[in-house]
Amino acid sequence: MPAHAQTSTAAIVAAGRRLLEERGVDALTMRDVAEVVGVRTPSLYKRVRNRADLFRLILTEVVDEMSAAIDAAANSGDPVADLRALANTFRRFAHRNPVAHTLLFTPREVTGTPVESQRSTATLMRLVTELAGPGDALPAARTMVAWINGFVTMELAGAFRLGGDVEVAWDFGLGRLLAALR
Amino acid sequence: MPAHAQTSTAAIVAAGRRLLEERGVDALTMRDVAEVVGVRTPSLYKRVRNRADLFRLILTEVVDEMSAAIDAAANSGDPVADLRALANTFRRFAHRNPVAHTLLFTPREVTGTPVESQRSTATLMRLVTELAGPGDALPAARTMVAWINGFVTMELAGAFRLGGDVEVAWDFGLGRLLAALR
DNA sequence: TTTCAAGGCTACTGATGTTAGCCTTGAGCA
DNA sequence: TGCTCAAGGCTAACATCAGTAGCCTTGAAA
Repeated sequence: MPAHAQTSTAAIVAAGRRLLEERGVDALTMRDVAEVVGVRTPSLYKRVRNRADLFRLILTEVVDEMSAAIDAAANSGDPVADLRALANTFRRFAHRNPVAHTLLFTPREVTGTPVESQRSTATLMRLVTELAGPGDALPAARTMVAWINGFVTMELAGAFRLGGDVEVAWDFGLGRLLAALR
Repeated sequence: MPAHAQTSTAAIVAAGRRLLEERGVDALTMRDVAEVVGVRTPSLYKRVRNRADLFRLILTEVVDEMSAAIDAAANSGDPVADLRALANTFRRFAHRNPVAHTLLFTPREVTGTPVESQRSTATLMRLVTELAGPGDALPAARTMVAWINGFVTMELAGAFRLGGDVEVAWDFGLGRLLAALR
């Protein structure tokens, strides 16, 4: 490593991630990232292929963090309690990383940024298999994750506009769904 | 109307909508829209305030179309059958307008494009009230729409990667959910 | 016949992503 | 101890966008 490295891929990803959440997708410019990490714009391209690649790196980091949080939360042994913990952890994580979460579940055709996330499904599949039995595990897991993600997405999008208590709706839906999958 | 109008707001919105679905969000440029409607780029700004405004117009049209399709499909009188029709119509519409659908449920912070859609909730609320009773109507409607939208969103995002039959999962989830809300 | 504004247009500005190609630095080898 | 060389900075430049300024043509109405 000849000259002093003034930044790193990790620093670039961290800066990008912060800017993404603070200012939104469009405001995440290579110029601003460069400024945050203390370097000129073209120097970023020594570490990151292009802007889409930066998004990919950011979202991969987010997915890994989310998976870890879920795995840590859902380990009581009781599938119902653990599925509740999984759902609540997913939701809390999305609330703390709203922009990144939205991007995670946005098609590549829209963002141009694919993200891999195989890892995070293992825990869900295990819990749902315990709850619904192996025969219905896959459709049950899809039902569960569709509801969780749909609820959080709409909530973040401000799509619940009819008033009422959103927390009540969350608990209502989660309870009914877990009962329905048993 | 002095000179021959060579285009119209409707033509611009139609062209934009087509380009949006065919090539994705980023590829929807004012230049391409102008070319399609047979005019130079700056002339678009006589009809449309800016690119965000064009998105708003497109998405408003999409929402109205979707609401109309749902209202037309869900009128048998039986709330369960009508909720099934509502869900299936929503899904079919999303499959035909995947990019627009994704944008519809993406937060303003991400797209910078707010869309109003009060109208489409009336039918859902009526059906869910019949099914679940007035006390649980709001949380039940939110549970329903969260699942529908979540399923479709993940499907479009290519997030169901574990194989299996997605149609089976859709029917499974819809059936269980309707039973759970009764 | 004159007016006048709607609705075209060209020319331009400012952001932004990205590439080309140069220069400095310092770790490791001769 | 001095030389090499590539990692990792940098400036300069380009292409592509959205959007603005300001002009010109047209044709309907006075």
